[in-house]
Amino acid sequence: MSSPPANGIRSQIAAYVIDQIRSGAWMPGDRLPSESQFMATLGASRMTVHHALRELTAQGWLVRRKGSGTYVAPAQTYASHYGHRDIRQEVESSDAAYSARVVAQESKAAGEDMARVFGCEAGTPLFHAVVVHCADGRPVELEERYVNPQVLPEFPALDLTQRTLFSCLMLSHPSREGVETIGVMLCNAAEQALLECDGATPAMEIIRCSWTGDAIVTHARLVRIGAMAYLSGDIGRR
Amino acid sequence: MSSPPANGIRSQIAAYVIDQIRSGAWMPGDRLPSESQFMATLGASRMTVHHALRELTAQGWLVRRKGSGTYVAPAQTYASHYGHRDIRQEVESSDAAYSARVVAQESKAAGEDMARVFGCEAGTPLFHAVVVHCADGRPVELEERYVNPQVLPEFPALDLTQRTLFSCLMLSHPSREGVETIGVMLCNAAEQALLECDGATPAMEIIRCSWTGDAIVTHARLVRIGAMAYLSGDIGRR
DNA sequence: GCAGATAATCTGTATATACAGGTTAAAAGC
DNA sequence: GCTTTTAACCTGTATATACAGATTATCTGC
Repeated sequence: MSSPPANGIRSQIAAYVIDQIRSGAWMPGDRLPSESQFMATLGASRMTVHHALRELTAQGWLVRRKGSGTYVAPAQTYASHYGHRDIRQEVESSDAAYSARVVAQESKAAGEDMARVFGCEAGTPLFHAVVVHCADGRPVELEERYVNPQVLPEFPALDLTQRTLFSCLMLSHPSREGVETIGVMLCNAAEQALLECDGATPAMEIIRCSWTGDAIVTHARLVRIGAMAYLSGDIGRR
Repeated sequence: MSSPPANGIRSQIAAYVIDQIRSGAWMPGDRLPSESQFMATLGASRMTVHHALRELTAQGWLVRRKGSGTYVAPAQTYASHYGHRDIRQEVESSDAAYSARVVAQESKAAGEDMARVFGCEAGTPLFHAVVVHCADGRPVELEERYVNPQVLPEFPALDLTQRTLFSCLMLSHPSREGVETIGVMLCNAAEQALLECDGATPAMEIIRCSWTGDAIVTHARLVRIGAMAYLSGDIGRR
């Protein structure tokens, strides 16, 4: 998409850099080789390298600092177009005390739906967590998440009351793509019990699936109620 | 934001082009002067012009076609990060028949809230519309919108059953910025009557305010129910 | 009048040079 | 050992040339 022709030295350099970032070889904040190093390695002139890197900077892949070097840009829109990121940060930014209750944290065989999502066979073990996030002790979000075991092998040892799965995945796989669906719903009995609400409480349902390159990283279903059941952000990139 | 330094010929060219687009002097699809013309007009070398235009292309402002010319890019993210655009198109894309009921289409004095939004004094006349959008005759979205009279003077004559205000505003002011808030809610009595639903139906509330340059274009409150009460889209720009 | 060949126009790419200016690490001085 | 100066390094900018390739309008010939 980014470079359909893919011919030309400049496009090749750009494609190479993007590949390195997509694969995770170069992480946000990492320093890239200098223009001179690229020049020597690839046999292209400095200006050609310069233009390639400059274009990637304009597209948001890189950050360049005069006198210092070229760096992989921090992942910004990793969670959503809207400002919601780590639920813990969201809760705490509203001057409420964050707490979490871990309902489940286990290895679970993929059902047919998750097998489709993760592109594996039904029965393949996936990591599975159910966490209730609370603000000042009151439940505000129910998180049910499946995680690819290969991308987060330390999953079983994580203390999910202290650190959200979201933040753990952000550290290990900061830049990834995904799809997100937002809807409204009413809670069923199980959800009512966990969120301590009744069946008339309107809730926001966020289903998010993200991946890096070709590996599905995680699939999450978030049910938000009360003050957390809204999203806000800028629209239009101009 | 785009060019804080603003010094340098290249930045000046870029700033000039962006200004022309922002102000509406150059509309999406319009053809820009050629590199040679810029060169002659601004006294810069062709490569300098070339790099400036190329950068704006990478940032999504322009589209360039070899052998043809440089054009203002079509506005893409004008409505939301998610795919929802014209409600009529959304309804029809789900193979349903679109219809609309115009509840109000008038000039209305700004209350204190809208005066704050539009940056005018309370009492200033604004265009005001309330429209119920239906899919196969069943209400799916309630739209209450205020429009700046200066940006859409033909408002009173519009047939809102045939053409949505959204599409009208898109034609006259295609590229604009804005803020959007999405939440969940339950309908009050008036909304229940218009949407033909009960008070237990969960609804999605979308409040959107957009502007061009420094003039507020429109403020809309959309209440969606049923199949329209969800949004879906890609996340992550990488 | 219409179709095809031709020329003009315009962007794409690669490369070269020259200098400006910020950053960083090494070297010199105390 | 610590501070200060210096030099090396790196990106930013502007400009020039040369050629490739696509598009569009013009001109020619039938």
